[in-house]
Amino acid sequence: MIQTKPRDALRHGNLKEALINYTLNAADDGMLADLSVRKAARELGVSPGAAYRHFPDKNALLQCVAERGFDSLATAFEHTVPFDSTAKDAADARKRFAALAMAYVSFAGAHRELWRLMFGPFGLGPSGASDRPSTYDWLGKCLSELANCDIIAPPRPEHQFFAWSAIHGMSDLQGSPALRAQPIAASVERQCELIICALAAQS
Amino acid sequence: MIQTKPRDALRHGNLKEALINYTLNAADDGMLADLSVRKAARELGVSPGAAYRHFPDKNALLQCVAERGFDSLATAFEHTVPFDSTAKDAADARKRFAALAMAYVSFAGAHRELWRLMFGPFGLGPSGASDRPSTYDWLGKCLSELANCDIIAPPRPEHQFFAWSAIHGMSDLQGSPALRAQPIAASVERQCELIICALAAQS
DNA sequence: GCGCCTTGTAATCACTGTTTACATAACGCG
DNA sequence: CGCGTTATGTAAACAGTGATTACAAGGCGC
Repeated sequence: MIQTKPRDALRHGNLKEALINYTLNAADDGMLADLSVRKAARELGVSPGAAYRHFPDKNALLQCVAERGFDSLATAFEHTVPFDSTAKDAADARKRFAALAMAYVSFAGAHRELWRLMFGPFGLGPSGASDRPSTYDWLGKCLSELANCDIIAPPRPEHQFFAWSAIHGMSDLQGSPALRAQPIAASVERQCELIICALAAQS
Repeated sequence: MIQTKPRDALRHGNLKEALINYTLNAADDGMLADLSVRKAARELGVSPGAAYRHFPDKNALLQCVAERGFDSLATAFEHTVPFDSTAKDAADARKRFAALAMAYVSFAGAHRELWRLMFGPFGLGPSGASDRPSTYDWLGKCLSELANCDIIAPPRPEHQFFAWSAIHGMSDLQGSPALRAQPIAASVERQCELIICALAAQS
């Protein structure tokens, strides 16, 4: 999808980025399992060995793609939850928390295979190893806001972990046969209220 | 580890089970990525093609192993949470709920790679496709017990999903760098209390 | 004993990840 | 401008893989 300025026919210009994008697209098409360095190179009109100028091995490519996943997630957060407002509006704080959760769950649902890569064996854990704020950081901001509105007590690490767990669990479990009837989008908000209830009871 | 009666040297006796056990052991050793049908066959003293008499392809073997995972999990539940008591003791109900969560989290932590297989792309979802009661079922029992003790309201599906999400999230996120200092075992109980708090507030 | 089905073997195919020795473009610098 | 160095690519090769095929031999019921 995303074309990265192939400034030259020979010397391909930007093979590294092309490989990453190819892999990202494969993941979005649910074809990650079938990914092969050779096929990727072939389809990019390049010899197999060329890929190894940019990645020491296949896993390095996958790991790099996983990092891109965390970058995308961070971008999704930025677009969804603007944090420039300093207003102490309770309804706003709740909405922002729900929006954060929704962004997380949506990303997991929309990029299932990339998601598994991000938290899989190459799993930077969810810190993302990125220079951008992680999910944990964003969550901290949201909870602090809720605390500022006196909806919950000032969040402690275990509370932050609790909220994260609940949201992460939803992300993983969505689409599971046991919940076939439940529309996730509508229920995320409801689940967020439950999380807030739990934290509110901890005064 | 687990030897399955090789009742014969020739005709190997029980190749299918041997392959499954080999794969289970590989998963517990964190070597699932390196699993190869050929190597497995070789190490079991059998030709590569023999394996394909028992599984149509490699994925079928992995899927079968994933099912074994759900079986093990069910067994863990049975050993940890005896449900023959009909006593309406509130403390007992809480303990059982915590024990269920602990069994879930422990299993995920002890069999990391098998866990990912179970919820991965071959992911029977968590229904397990088994004839034994699933996590969702066990969770339902626990919540009903809590309701019987008037600790929470009679659980609705979204509450069951909420509890499951929180527990599943913990399982996945444990060992993540962001929580490096937190000892999971000690905090599971605490998190369970938070879940109960949330459901208790829904009267 | 005689078929038949199950389970194994041996050989083979296309394909993969990865390394190597070799080419060639691009770029800095005198 | 020319020249050497570095970044990037090619071609060929190696070992190992998933999977299929034709064939053999053990075990079973009749």
